[in-house]
Amino acid sequence: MPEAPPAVGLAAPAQPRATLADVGRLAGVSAKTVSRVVLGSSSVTPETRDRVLRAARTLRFRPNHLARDLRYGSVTNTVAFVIGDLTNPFYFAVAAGIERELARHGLLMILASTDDEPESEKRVVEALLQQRVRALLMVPIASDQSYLEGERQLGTPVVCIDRPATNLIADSVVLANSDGTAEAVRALIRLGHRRIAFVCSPAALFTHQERLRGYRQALREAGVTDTTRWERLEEAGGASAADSVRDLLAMADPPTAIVAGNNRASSGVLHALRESADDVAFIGFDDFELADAYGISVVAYDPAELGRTAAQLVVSRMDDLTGPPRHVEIPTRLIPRGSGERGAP
Amino acid sequence: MPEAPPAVGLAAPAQPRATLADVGRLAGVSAKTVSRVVLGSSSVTPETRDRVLRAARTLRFRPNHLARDLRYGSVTNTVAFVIGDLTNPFYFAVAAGIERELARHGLLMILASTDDEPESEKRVVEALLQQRVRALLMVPIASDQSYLEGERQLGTPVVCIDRPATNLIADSVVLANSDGTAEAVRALIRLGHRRIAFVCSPAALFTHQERLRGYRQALREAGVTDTTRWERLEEAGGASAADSVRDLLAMADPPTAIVAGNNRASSGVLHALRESADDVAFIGFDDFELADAYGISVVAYDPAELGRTAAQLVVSRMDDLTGPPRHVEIPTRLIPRGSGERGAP
DNA sequence: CGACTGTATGTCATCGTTGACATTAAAACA
DNA sequence: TGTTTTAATGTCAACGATGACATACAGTCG
Repeated sequence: MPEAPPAVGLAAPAQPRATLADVGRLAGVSAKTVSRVVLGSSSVTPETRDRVLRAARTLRFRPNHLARDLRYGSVTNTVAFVIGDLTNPFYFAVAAGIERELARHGLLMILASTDDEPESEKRVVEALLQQRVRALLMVPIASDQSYLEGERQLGTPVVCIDRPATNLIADSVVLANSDGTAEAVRALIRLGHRRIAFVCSPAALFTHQERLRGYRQALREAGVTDTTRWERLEEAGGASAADSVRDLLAMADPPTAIVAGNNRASSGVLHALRESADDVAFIGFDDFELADAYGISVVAYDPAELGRTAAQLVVSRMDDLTGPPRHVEIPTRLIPRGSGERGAP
Repeated sequence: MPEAPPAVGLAAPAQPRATLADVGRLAGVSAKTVSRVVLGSSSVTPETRDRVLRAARTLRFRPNHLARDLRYGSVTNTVAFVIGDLTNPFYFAVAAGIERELARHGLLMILASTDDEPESEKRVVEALLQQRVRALLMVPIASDQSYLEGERQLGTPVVCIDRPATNLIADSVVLANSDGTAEAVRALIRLGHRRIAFVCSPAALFTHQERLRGYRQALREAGVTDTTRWERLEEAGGASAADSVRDLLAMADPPTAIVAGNNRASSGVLHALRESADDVAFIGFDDFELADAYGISVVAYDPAELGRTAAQLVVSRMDDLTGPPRHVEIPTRLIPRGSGERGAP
């Protein structure tokens, strides 16, 4: 039985793609000489170079990077970025930062998504590694990344973004989550607030917990120890952020301020607050479009910087695989725009 | 003179990467047999298969896709998406749609940016073609794409997004720009508005003009022929959308309604309107986060659908390069949320 | 003038994988 | 038992580019 061609069909091109040999034939030289011209290296007569370049132009020659990379030990100039949820604008901004930084080093970015399914993470990553990506940038979503340990030993740098890896030695870049919420809460406390709620939509466990930790710590500093009443951490399928807020406002002693744990929560909270007559202070985590126009105070940061930093880490790792893993924290800053500057009643 | 290795250095991996031959050696079979096992094809004894799989696992073998693709005529499973400005969330949503659709066909997406510099478009595209991308998706930004004609003839499908290509036969997917603004303007006219302004920040010429065309046409239908007084089309470096609005409101007969030509303009207009006491109706083009929370009416569409459609086009083109170019229009829809439903004074 | 230097070019092998074809051995059959 | 069939595996070449090495020829020098 003859073995089948690859599954995906492709209409045969009108003319075959030119190779070094084709160009050489037309220019009356060997493929190697053409290669020399293309690489711009060693000695070639100006006349020969001219003839070769003309032939290359005629045949629309383009060096085959696949072949070149294979020759060079299958080291490509492509870096993969694996995201969970592509529709989250946060990741896009991160991707933008990555792409820009990689481009400065002549590297390309492959974008792949796991569709927020932890089980597909390994599958997606494996597929990318078969493509011989030079390095791996990822937002870990599975509960374990130990499956990458072998690849790491084989020399593929791995940098985790937004959350650290689990059971894998890898560099990581995360936000100063805890400091971010702590700063927001402290600002509210300075304004006299004590009943401060924390609302967070389903978020990755790590960022979720870190932001909650900062919230609790800042309140503890102010002498408020029992914060659980004001915490609304929604699990998938639970109440929405908007419902949580309605619920909070209906309490006997409703919160005078609300901190949202991520942009999805902000959206829900703002929806609910606009329906209500109460004058509740609000600070969100994550900036969003027109937040300034509407005077919404937020804990912001630069997602592009997250990406850029991750890309820098990965590039430096390509040159030096040795040394302990590095963990970088991207600072956040509180942007006061009014909604978070209302004093306690 | 010995020729230099490629510019980018890479620390040598601790252990070399296993090949089919390595696995074969360990399993006591030839590389070809291992290949058969990996491809899951033709006849291999269960015992041999077992031995091979065990050896592969031991050596952490991973098929080298570079070599495979080279063998198969350098046809990769990677599609490139070239964007001008990565920081525009619009493109991200498009990219998300593309990635998702391509993944359904086992294809990967490389994302590359031209940083909104028309001159770099050709350079970026050429670099991608050397990577032997299977197809090209792009938001054209240069004033001419004829440099791709040769590549098209060589069998690389090209699909343009958001704007058609210039001097190149290629499929394209664009928004129903003209219909979108026309619908918005007609809605305002029905509410009694006649003095309707159109504000647009620097935008790509094509979408810009199309949206303006729809605006003019709808007004002409209502008998308003001289619209230039209400048109504020900003060139790069000119007045901001916010300034334009202040300017408009200072007129003797200020507009009673404003339509924004894109999301950047919306942002500027809303900033200016919030400062002013006037009760001006407003409809934006492009939806944005929390627009619903703030009751902003917009002409919306699904950017992901744009991407998905483009990906579908490109996939179908891979199977059949013949046939005339296809031009798909993604419909828009007016989402009334209040700001655009204020009657004329 | 012959040995030597250096420049321009060519030949060959290789990167890892897989079709085409060859070979081996066991099973099936006359 | 000898011949044919079939399954399992191996050998080889090729995809395109490029290092290592070889060759050819012009120019230089003692």
